[in-house]
Amino acid sequence: MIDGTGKTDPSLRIRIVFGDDAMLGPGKADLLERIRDTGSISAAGRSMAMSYKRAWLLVEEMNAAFQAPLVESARGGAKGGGAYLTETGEAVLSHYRKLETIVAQAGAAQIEGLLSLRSDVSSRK
Amino acid sequence: MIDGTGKTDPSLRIRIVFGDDAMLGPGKADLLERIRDTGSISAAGRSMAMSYKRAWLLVEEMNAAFQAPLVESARGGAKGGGAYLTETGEAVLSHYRKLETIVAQAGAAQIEGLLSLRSDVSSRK
DNA sequence: AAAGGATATGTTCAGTCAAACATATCGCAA
DNA sequence: TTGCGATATGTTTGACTGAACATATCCTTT
Repeated sequence: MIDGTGKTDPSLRIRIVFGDDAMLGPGKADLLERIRDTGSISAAGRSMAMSYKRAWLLVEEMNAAFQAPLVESARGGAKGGGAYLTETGEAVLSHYRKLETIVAQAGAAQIEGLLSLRSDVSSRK
Repeated sequence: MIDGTGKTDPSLRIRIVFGDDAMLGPGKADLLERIRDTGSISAAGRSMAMSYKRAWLLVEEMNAAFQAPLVESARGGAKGGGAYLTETGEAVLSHYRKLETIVAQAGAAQIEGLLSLRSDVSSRK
């Protein structure tokens, strides 16, 4: 647990792999969500202990992976600039979150079956 | 795509994360399956372009992550040695594969929703 | 007893990837 | 017109990872 968010990492992580190297996983989804909440790429990055450079890079990747950019940003202005999710960005985030919940529910039995075979039972939440 | 198996990489990859650093994903599941099929860690590794060292390391991790080892092995003998899946190993592999299919089906709609927003439509299968 | 094939491990080396550091630009507000 | 805060990128450094290389051990077969 590196980040100070106290967020309990889900036992099941899903990643959608597109064609060649583009993919969408928990990291980018979280970043997307935080950009929506903070209105800033750098603030979003800070909130998850991620450098602006890296956050911006991930945004660039995501924007390139879809037909329309997920995040649009502006420089300068009153507060220096900012960023927000486009319609496409909102849709992608929404789909991913819904996929997470659906998948977690549908796979609950198998996951439980795997966890019951695990060691270190004391650390189970 | 590095391996010569011609296996189509699934668009949805799932990974179960246990407590601290132990986790189970597509790589270890494949390795497990190939060990079961070949009866050998080294043969399994070779079949997926993985060094014996690495394959053995992954096996060790898996064995440590569960209450009972998933793979048992023997040195020497007629064919030099070999390895096979234990009951626990079979169970883990079975659970993981079933989880994959269940999850793929349950999430189909959301995945389709995401893919429809993707660029590079020509590469869709 | 010598060979062979696979398990079992240690060590070294190179490539990759993220962190860190460094600027540059933008546009409003004071 | 100067400052601020955020976007936008380039460069360098360091850590981690896997590849490659090197042995050692085991036990059946010949």
